[in-house]
This record gives sequence, C-alpha cells and structure tokens, in this order.
Amino acid sequence: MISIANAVGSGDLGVELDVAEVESDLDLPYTEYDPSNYHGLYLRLVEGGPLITVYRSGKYIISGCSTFEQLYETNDAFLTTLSELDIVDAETETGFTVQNVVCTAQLDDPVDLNTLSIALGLESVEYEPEQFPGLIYRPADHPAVLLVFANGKIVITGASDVDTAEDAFKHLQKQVTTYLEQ
DNA sequence: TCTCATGAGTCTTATATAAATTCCGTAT
DNA sequence: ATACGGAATTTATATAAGACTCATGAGA
Repeated sequence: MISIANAVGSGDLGVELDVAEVESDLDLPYTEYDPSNYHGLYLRLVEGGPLITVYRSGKYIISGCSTFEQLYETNDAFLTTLSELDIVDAETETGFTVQNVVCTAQLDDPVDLNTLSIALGLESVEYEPEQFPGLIYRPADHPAVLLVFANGKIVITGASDVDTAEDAFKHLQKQVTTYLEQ
C-alpha cells in the first residue's frame, strides 16, 4: 500500500579524494563535475540509474533508488569500481546508511484539506494552497513528514526506513477515518 | 500567397518536503 | 574569526504561470 519512490543513503570512503582525478579515472556512462555549479562529483554507474555524489572528503551520497536492494547494490558496485582502480581498499568499511526514504501512498477517498488541517491539529499542519497544493503534516510522534493532496495521494518523506513511513501513514489513515466519522 | 496576429494546446519551471554532503557568502 | 544559511541532487505529489510551438484566420 505504500511504495518507495526514492531512497537516499550515505557513506564515507575514509580517504580524501581529488574528485576531478576520480572523474577522469572512471569510465562511466555519466559523470559530471563542475565546481562552479556544485562542488560534488556526480556519477552514474548505469545510465539513467541512481546518482552518486562524491565529495573531496571521501564522503558520498547515493540517491534515486526505488528499492533498498538497489541502493545497497549500487553501493557495492560503486565500492567495487573504486577498489578496482585502487582508489579505495577492497575491505573499506564505509558505514553506508539509509538516510531518507520517500514513499507514496493513496487514501481510499479524496479529502477536504481545510477540514483535515483542523482535524490533524493546526499546530502540526501547514496548508497554504496558493503556495503549494499539498497539506504538510508533521505528526508529533512519528519521525516523518507527510504531504497530503486533495485527491487522496500521499507522499511520506523524512523517514529512514519503510516501517517508520508506514506507521506514519497508518496514523494519518486513522486520523482521516476519525474525521470522516464526525 | 505571404505575413502577422491570436488562439489553443503543450512544455517547463516554480512552489514545498526530507536527507546526506561541502563550500561560499554574509553576519555577528 | 566563527557561525549560520543557502546552494545542487533525487523522488513522488499538484497547482499556476510563463514560455513555447503549431495552427488557423484575416488583412494586405
């Protein structure tokens, strides 16, 4: 009932890098390094696949994955590629961690966002339709942020695992059901 | 027929959300 | 000098506005 749209993870290679040099050493379908635009080196191991942003410090971010499996596989492939070029040791432990998961879900029915903002409690809601069509809900006891749209579509973001996102969504569903009954 | 204008329809961008990262500018 | 905020990236979501293309009509 909820599906992952984007998973983001980060790790640390533990070595300082000359990212311009790394870019030229790699033979990838996509690389981009333009310090005047951004100081991170962008890499894609697969065309159209997840994006890896590598920094001078050796820290890196992988984004654009639609499953955790793809995220970890991308991380493994990235480390393998780097170790083959002797940029890092094959045994490098990067402490790769999932940082954020963006999920989508759908409520059974359309919702009136003005009514819902009152039902959820104005203190935890931001809803300014002229600025953005979605209602922004930050549940007090769930570490995630939900975007609720009038047609019932939901975006859950800010959670570091799917269970947390799912709990937050279930909580929202319960609140919506309660408000419908009143 | 050719050119210009206007209309319609499509496409892009901005708006907002989270997280990691580093660097640059500003403010104290 | 230190501290802090904004910048770019990804992704779903939905609105509006502006940019843009193509067509058709009218006037010359």
